[in-house]
Amino acid sequence: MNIYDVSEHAGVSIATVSRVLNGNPNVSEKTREKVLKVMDDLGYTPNVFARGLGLNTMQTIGIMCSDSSDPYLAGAIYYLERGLRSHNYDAILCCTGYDLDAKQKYFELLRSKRVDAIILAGSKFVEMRPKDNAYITEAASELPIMLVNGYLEGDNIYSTVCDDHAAMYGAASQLLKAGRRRILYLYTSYSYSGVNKLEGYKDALKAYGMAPCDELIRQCPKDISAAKELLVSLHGQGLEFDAVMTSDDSLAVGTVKYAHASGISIPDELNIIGYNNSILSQCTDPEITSIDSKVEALCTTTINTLMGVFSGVNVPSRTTIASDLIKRKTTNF
Amino acid sequence: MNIYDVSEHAGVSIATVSRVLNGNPNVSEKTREKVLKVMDDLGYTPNVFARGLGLNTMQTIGIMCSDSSDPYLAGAIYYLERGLRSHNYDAILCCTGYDLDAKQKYFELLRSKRVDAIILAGSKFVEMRPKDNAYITEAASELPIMLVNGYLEGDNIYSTVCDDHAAMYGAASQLLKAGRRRILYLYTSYSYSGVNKLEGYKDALKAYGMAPCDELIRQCPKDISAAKELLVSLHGQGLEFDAVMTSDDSLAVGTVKYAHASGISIPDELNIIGYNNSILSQCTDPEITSIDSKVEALCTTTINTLMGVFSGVNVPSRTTIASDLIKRKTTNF
DNA sequence: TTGTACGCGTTATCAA
DNA sequence: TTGATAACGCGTACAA
Repeated sequence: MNIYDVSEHAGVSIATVSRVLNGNPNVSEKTREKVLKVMDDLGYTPNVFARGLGLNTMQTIGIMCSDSSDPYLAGAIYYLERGLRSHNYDAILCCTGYDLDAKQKYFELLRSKRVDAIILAGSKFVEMRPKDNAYITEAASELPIMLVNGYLEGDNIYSTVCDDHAAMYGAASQLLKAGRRRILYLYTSYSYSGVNKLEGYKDALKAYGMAPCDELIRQCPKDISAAKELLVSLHGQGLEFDAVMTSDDSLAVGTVKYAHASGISIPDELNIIGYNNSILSQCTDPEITSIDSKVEALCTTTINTLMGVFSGVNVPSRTTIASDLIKRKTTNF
Repeated sequence: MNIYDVSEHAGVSIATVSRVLNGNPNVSEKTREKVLKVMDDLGYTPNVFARGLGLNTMQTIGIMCSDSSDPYLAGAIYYLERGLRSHNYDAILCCTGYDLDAKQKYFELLRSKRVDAIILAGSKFVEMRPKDNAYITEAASELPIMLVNGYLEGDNIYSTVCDDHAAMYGAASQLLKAGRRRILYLYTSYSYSGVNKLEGYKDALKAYGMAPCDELIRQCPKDISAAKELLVSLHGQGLEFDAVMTSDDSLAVGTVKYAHASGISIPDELNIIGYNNSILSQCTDPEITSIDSKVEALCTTTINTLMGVFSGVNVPSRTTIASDLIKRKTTNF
């Protein structure tokens, strides 16, 4: 069942069938109807491979993410896919894990599939050393690269980021204003957004005339019980803190559990602020105050930017979106 | 940059280049090396569209799910994508929502993309009325349809399901054995797995000589606070229950919050059992006993079955996987 | 072991 | 407004 069959049955040439197919106006209404009827009768569907070969595109975008089951990324993928589909693009998903070699391998794989663009979802795709990002900047000469919540400078590379620095700065400032003086910061990694969050935290302290101190800045795996255990251990060592901020809600959940286990009252003795405003922040008692990183806005902006790139419109290479602090019951300001 | 360029530079025919490309043994070692070197020098990558046109496949599988940000489905998508990629297949993701028309529309869309198979992830794709599933059974004559945690009878349709009935039956039986007599069941929908869970619950009661009673079987939106509010209201109306089982962990989280809000002690006064063993079940204090529906096993089995179908091996049209009860702190048996 | 020639199903150019 | 025909880049009989 192909365009020849249709043309034969309709008594026209394949060129006319193709024109009907693509809404070309240079077809008489009579012919158009005749062809459409034949298509319908025969149940004809154009072959996307042949079309792809001719046009050198299959309207497909590659989405890379480290782990699509992470609540934050799962949300991002959802919004990205819906956005792409509303513009008639397909999404090829690719979960890479965290290893640089693997990320690079999958990136090349997607390129070899001739996707029209690659979206890197999450802040785990920008490495500290510039040479480790060369594979991205080089590829950008051939197809647009979109970063969701990550920033990389380069031609044909577009970043949409959440203002993590401002978010952390603002939230930490509110804690300080409310009288908290020993704010422990728990982070998972030194990714693009990880660094920004940390700097926001530090800058808030400095603006308040306080020096950030290393013992209050701790790295921790992105895991509820790891966070809990770490805090229990720090508490046991005599470390004092009256507030905890985290780079991810899961660590904040761990903090709540630590407080429960240690008989520490929230928010009186301990304030907690999570990050991402994910469903996790609504699971605990008390519910967790969390910074909303605006995944949906991030993703729709990314898609809009990409469509702008495709249509040759001038688009910003970097868009920043403001985050919100969602106040719940682990803070009392 | 195509196969002709390579053949020219290497001084061989395109047939030979193609043979090298596809690992055909009928090429002298010398020629092979020469061709490979040219490919490398020229940075040649075969055009997947052209290949797809000739072979009528692009090694791509469509994955449909209602909502990829749901923790359970997000996990499923992760395992499915990884499994497919390990077999050199790409995954096109398609989030459909819950509307039948939309599901049907996207299904046809994927078919028109000529994917090699369609995976329906989650139990939301099998409708009660057989005629509403006709679009699936009919399509199955042209490509394999894989159901993850849903069952549909038909040629070329393969289902991998978790034994929800047995899981609910077993868990409810343990509650009964532990002395619980008023087990409230909270469910979200009458999907394939939803019905099985409900029957498992009822059958456990019957096996214990008790009649299931309607006032203890309640429908509730899949939402933490909706579950909490519902229980607060039922409690207010004087409904008595000493255990709650739910069809999803989110409802179990809501149940924990209800108990906290109402000063009811867990597990002494109230036992709670969730479903899916998702991260949500580890967020609360106490952590929630939950039925592990074995997403990973479900997904890898689905992929293995699909690969079996592709290679013409005889595979079961239905595979059942046993679930586990993960005991945590909301039960005391 | 290697090469020639055709088919795959479109889109697009050009002529009618 | 329509039609003939050449790309698009690959796989693969079949021939050599």
